[in-house]
Amino acid sequence: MEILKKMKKSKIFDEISENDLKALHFCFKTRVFEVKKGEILIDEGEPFESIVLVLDGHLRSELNDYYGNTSILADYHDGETIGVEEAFTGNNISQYTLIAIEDTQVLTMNKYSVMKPCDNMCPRHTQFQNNLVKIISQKNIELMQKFNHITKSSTKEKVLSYLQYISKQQNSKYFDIPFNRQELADYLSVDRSALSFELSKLKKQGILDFTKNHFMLK
Amino acid sequence: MEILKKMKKSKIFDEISENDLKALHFCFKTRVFEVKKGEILIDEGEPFESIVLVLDGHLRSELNDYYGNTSILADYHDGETIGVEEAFTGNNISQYTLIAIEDTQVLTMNKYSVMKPCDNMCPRHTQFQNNLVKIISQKNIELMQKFNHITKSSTKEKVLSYLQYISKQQNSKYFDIPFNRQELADYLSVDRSALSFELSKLKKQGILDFTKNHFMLK
DNA sequence: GAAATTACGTTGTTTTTCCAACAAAATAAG
DNA sequence: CTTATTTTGTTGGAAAAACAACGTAATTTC
Repeated sequence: MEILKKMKKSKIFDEISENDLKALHFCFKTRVFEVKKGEILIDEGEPFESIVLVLDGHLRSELNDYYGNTSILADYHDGETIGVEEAFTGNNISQYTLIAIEDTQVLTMNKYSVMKPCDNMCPRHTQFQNNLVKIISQKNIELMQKFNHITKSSTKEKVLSYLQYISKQQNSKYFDIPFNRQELADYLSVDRSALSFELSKLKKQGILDFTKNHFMLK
Repeated sequence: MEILKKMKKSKIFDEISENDLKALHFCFKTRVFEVKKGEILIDEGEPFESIVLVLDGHLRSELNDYYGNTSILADYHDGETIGVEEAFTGNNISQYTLIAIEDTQVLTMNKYSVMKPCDNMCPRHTQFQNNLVKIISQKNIELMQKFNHITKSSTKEKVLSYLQYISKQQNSKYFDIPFNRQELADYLSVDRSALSFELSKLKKQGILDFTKNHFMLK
């Protein structure tokens, strides 16, 4: 698919015409490129100079501590944007690592240009700002939701809180989760084997059923 | 202090003139009132109809689970705003409890009016949207910072991560924290007595020193 | 389709955290 | 000033989680 088409389908350029988008390439100093699976776009502690839009693929933000423990912060798919918060708070150092989960095509924008859009942009500036507000708001709600899971006191509660949330989101007692076991453990900040153990226990108790990442929750 | 003066000092109305603010009272259907210490403004699960600005006082958002465990999400002081994310994502149900830590004067705005400001507002609309972006971005960064603390695997690491952050923020090895022991435990999602125990151990090891909420970190 | 690699579940052991109870210190109330 | 109340530190025992190790199943690679 053409770049412009992908941009049009993104949240950050929602309701902005193709003509305006063409002008934006210059205004925002965009750059389009490919990131290979496993490649790190930005490492924790490195300067955060761009706003990143996922055109096609899958990125992930994560925290890695001292001992090699990983904590998954968020996943980003087609049309999702990373780094708006950092730009607008003057947070020039990345707090997290941004890594490609699969081969991914990204579009980057110069953050200073986005923050002070040039005159060409003005007719659509209000719409653009509104998109920004929505994107960051959504991210914020998701983070808060994650707190709801990981602040639970036991592994059992954490995983049930998470599964109930996904089930509700997909509006069915049958649902898929976007993680394998290790990733789910990293997302919930628990040990993988302990997580497997709890899942098995819940299965024996008949509270849930699963094969791989497909679940059923009563 | 007069209401307008307090509004002028807030983040959400930054760089907006007193004249514009006067008009806004009507546009945004503002309401000013007092909340007593300990009083709950919004309970988890209740509808979230307004955007709340703290004029004078101290509010706190927290999660309370099944067993009565509390997890502190964030604190809000003079000039800070709550509920912008919920408004702009159509999140009509509050995910958290909003409680007054001290007697607090608040100003509420109708969220629908804020989302679609009327024509009177237009000259300052761009500035206002920019303020919104900054506020939510800042909140976002703070939440992410908190993840950095609470996803650490041991109590010791959690508390050190937090204290190092505050120390860095206040740019000194001597600093005050805005929590008592129970609150710090609730913020970091650990047990209070375990926290006290770890703090004492760190003190004995000479890594830090403290009396009450005043700390020194080597 | 065979071999290698990765993902997942299980178990036993070690470590950590939680919990309850209590004493000492600090603070608030009368 | 004296008496409550709250906050904090300390301890020992119970519960839970982490960790390591391993077998099996599933997936990928060649």
